Amino acid sequence: MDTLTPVMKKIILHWGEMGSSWGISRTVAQIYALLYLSPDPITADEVSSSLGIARSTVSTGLHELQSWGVVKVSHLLGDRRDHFTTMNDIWEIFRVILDERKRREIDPTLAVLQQSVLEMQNQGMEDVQVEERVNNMLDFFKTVSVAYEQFEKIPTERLRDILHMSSKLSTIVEQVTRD
Amino acid sequence: MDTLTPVMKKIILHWGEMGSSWGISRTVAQIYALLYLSPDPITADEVSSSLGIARSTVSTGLHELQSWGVVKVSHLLGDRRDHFTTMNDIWEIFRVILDERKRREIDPTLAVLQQSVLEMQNQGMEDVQVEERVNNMLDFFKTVSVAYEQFEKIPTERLRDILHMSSKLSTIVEQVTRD
DNA sequence: CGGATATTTCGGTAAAATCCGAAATATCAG
DNA sequence: CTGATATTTCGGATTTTACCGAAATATCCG
Repeated sequence: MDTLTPVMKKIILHWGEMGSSWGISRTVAQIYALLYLSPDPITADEVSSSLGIARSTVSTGLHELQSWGVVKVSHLLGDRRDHFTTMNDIWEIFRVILDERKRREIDPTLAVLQQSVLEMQNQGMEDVQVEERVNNMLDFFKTVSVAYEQFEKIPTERLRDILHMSSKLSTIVEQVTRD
Repeated sequence: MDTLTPVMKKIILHWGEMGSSWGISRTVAQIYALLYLSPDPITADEVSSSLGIARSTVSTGLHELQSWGVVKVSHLLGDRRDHFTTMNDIWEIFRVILDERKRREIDPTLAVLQQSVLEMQNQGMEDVQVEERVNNMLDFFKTVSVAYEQFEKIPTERLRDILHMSSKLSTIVEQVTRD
C-alpha cells in the first residue's frame, strides 16, 4: 500500500467501503479499484504487495472478479505470470455488472414469483389480497426485466449519449407518452 | 412461521436469501416481505411469532426499514401497540430504495472522486493515465447521478407506462438520438 | 526428469455481523 | 402513583464471513 499515490489510496479505500454495501468483500473491491487505476496489467504479486493482502486472497479475489466478467487475464512474452486488467471503459463495466446482477438476483426472483402465482391458481384461493400483491410483484419484476433486456440492446456509445442528454428527459417523456 | 401459507413462506424465505446479496440482513428482508404480503398492518409481536425471530430483533429490523423509508407505523383506536405496513405500491417502494441507495452510495463516491480530481490538479501531475481514469469515473458517476435526478421527477404512473412500453424502446432511441 | 516459479486449495483463526434474551426504559390506564 | 403493557437497549453467544499462510498442485524451462 506504499507504492501508491495518495489519490489512489483514497479511492481504493473508499471503493473497499462501498463494496460492503454491494455485497462485495472489502478486499475484492479494493483489488478491483487497483486494477482499474493501473494503466497496465499487473501481476497477482503486485496486487498482493500493493494492497498488503495475502497472495492467496488475491488469487481468490481475482477469480471472483473474473466470474463477474469484469477482469481479464493477459500475458507478456517471456513472462510466465498472469497479468490482470479491468476493461477500461467504465460504461462497459457497469453494463457487465448489471447483467450479472440481473442474472443472479432478478431472474431467480422472477422464477419464484411465477411459480407462486401458479400454485395459488391451482390450489384454490389463498387470501385474495395476498394473491394480488404477489401478482403486483411479479408484474413489476417482469416489467423491469423486459425493460432491461431492451436497454441491453442499445450500443454503449449511444447509451452514453442518451444519459448525457438526460436533462431533456422530461420533455422527451412528455412527447413519447402523450398518446 | 406456521400461520403462514406455503406461498407466503416460500416468498419470504426467498426474499431473505436475496437480501444478503443486497447488503440487507436475512431477517430484515424477511420482515419486509411479510409486511408487504400482509394486507393489513401488523404488530411487532405478530412479526416475531410469524417469523420465529426474537422480539428485539424485530424492533431493530423495523427501525432499519423505517430509516429506509419503506415501512410506516400506524395505530388503531383503543390499541396501544404500533402496527406496521409497507407502502403497497411496489413502484413507489422501488423508487424510495433507489433514492436511498443513491444518497448512501453514489453521492459519497461522487464527493471522493471530485476531491481526488482537485487534488491531482493542484499538486501537479500524478501519472497521466491515472488522472484520466479518475476523470472517467467522475464523469460516469456524475452522468448517472444527473440522469437519476431527472428520472426522479417523472411521476410514478408515467414511469410505469414508459417501462411497459419498453419494447418500443429501441425505435424511440433511434428517433431521439438521430441528430 | 528435476528443479524453479506460479497458482490454487484448504484448514484454521481472526474479525464481523447477526441474533437472542434479560434488563432497562417508555407509555399508558386506572 | 402504581401496575400493566409495549418498546428499546445492550452484553454476550452464535453464526457467518473474510483472511492468512502452509501445503499441494500446476506450469514451464533447461
